[in-house]
Amino acid sequence: MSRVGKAQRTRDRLVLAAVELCAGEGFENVSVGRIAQAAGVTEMTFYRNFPTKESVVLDDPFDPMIADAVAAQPRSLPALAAVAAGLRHAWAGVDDRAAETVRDRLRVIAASHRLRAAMPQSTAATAQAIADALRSRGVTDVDAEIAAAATIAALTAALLEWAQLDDQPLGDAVERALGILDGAR
Amino acid sequence: MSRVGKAQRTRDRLVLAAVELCAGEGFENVSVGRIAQAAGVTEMTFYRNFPTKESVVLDDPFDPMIADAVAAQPRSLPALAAVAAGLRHAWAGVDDRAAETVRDRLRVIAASHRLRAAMPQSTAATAQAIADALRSRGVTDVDAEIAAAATIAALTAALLEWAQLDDQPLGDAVERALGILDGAR
DNA sequence: TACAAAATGTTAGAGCCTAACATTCGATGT
DNA sequence: ACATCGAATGTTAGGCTCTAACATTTTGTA
Repeated sequence: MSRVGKAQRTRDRLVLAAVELCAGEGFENVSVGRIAQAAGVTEMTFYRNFPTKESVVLDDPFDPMIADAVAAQPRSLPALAAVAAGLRHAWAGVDDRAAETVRDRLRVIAASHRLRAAMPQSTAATAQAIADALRSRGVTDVDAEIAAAATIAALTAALLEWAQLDDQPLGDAVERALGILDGAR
Repeated sequence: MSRVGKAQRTRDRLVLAAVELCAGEGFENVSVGRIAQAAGVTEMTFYRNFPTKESVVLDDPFDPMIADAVAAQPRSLPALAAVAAGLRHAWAGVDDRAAETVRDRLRVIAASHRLRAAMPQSTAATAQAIADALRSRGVTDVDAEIAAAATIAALTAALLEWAQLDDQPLGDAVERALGILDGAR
């Protein structure tokens, strides 16, 4: 009796198979059928676990974590400082082992046109949380949306660059993105 | 003897039919076959003019214009000021008639999950031009990518918001995005 | 063991997109 | 006007993504 359900294990096998296959052959050259087969299930089961082919690679367990961390910052902080603090805190909690997994996924994403284009969709929840954090500190609706979008875009760009390098601390990528937004001219 | 070729007219009819149909029924509920039929051609002809279903709505004639305007700014300007000036100059050249068309397209985009997610792909050229402009003014490679991504994201978010409103000058949306980036600390 | 729920499989089909080949249309020179 | 050559479009065929409805197996638990 395993502590995780059967569904969770199937899900994990699908992600593992997908990243492995795509790292070798590229996302567009690997069909859902092959990913499912490599994971020992049917194409149908794949789509019961992931809404789209992209999502098996894009789905990031850390995104909601980031959203929570940003939302949890004290109300006393200025708007953008709260966002920065939340991002730093969230990424500080990612250990080296997990960072390696993140990097594998980001490399597959960076190599695929379609996946890069689909990234905003997967970070929508984080963007929403950032926008909320800004709004609750007095930033107007529209400005909050714009600032949140810019923050996420900077973070995404920094992480994609980071994934291409070796032996670079994950924190550096985050700091670089925050530095740009913080007034890097 | 029309001044534009037959292919260009077919292309225009496809865009017109696509925006019209999608405005009424939503992007996901309109098939490529129906768009083609409404334009009086075959599905095959659609794909000879546009690489994907998304591109018929996303394809923006102003994107390269913006890229040129940013690249054309004098080298003497500071990096981010050059980007801002380029963006202002480009959008100032869009007349009311054209702005209306832009808005129709943006409304269709704003209403569709898939189209919003696919936007970065369509603005890649503009992002590249902005990154180049920054690089040629001494910003390092990675920082240029990040700043460009943030700029485009802010601009896109502002334009999508603008499209939802009525009788708002297009310039206001641009100014709002630039304002965020210009004093974001 | 027996049962209910969860997980997976099967089948069918619409829609996106590509490739190879055939056909029609349109601009150009005479 | 006419012929011609290339551009534009149509036809057919097929693989891939994704959904829906229904059947089957597996799992956890009484």
